Amino acid sequence: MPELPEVETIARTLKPNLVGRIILSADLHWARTLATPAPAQFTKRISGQKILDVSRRAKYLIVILESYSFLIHLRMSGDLIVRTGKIKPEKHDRLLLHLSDGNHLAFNDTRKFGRIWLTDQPETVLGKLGPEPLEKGFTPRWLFEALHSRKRSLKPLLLDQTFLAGLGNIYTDECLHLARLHPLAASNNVSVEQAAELHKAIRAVLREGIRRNGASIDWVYRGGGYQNYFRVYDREGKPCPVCGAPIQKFTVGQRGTHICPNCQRLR
DNA sequence: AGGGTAACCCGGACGC
DNA sequence: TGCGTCCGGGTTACCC
Repeated sequence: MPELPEVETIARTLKPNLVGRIILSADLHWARTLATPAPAQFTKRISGQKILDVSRRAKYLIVILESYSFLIHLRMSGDLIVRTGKIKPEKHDRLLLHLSDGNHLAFNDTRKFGRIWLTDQPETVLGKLGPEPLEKGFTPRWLFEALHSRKRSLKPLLLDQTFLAGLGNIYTDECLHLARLHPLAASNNVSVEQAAELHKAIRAVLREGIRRNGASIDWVYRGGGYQNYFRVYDREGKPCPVCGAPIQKFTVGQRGTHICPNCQRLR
């Protein structure tokens, strides 16, 4: 499933389709899919509301209605699909929004990992997120100082969405390899030069992910081709693209972690 | 503050 | 073929 780049792509793709008003909402598997509010109140609250805009913050899609917003997190198995004409729910559809122009927006999520919030206070969900790595405020200087304001291993810190928003497990491994940094290196030991390398690597990896429409690492999602260009992720035992040493896999904070033991040295 | 761990979820991969 | 087990993605909760 895609991480951040795909979310951006989907938002862009959906936007022209999401016109008109929500005329009816059908809820499926409600308790697992939507955090708030209760189902009985839901249709009443959003029925007739116009979709004003679709945007993105970190890994969250934001569908702005007149007086509420949907916050949608696809996690790894979630998908948003626009269907046309007379339809009935398909397997793994968790939520269907019926729109006044005849389109239907389906939230389909095989593994029920996705989450949707309907809220008039998006900040309660989005408020604690760190900066966007592709926006102006994310500079080498900021990164250096942020790394030194904490005392953590690099990988768990990069995965922390309150530190920096948008990197998932795959892209973190790719970034660290490109920057030649070990996932367990202490954040406060990174030099100015290394922070600049990491900054450059984060942007390069995310941009390439976007360009290739994300990675199809699971049968659930088959869109992007970035998996064909992984440097280390899911390449245990295969040669490092830089030096040829076999890629090693181990666990960091419960996450599968891939490095080149030659390029990414600890200390 | 940082880390470690469990939980959520389920289809696919793997071993027998 | 069938069954059991493990896996993994992102996030939160909770404990030390």
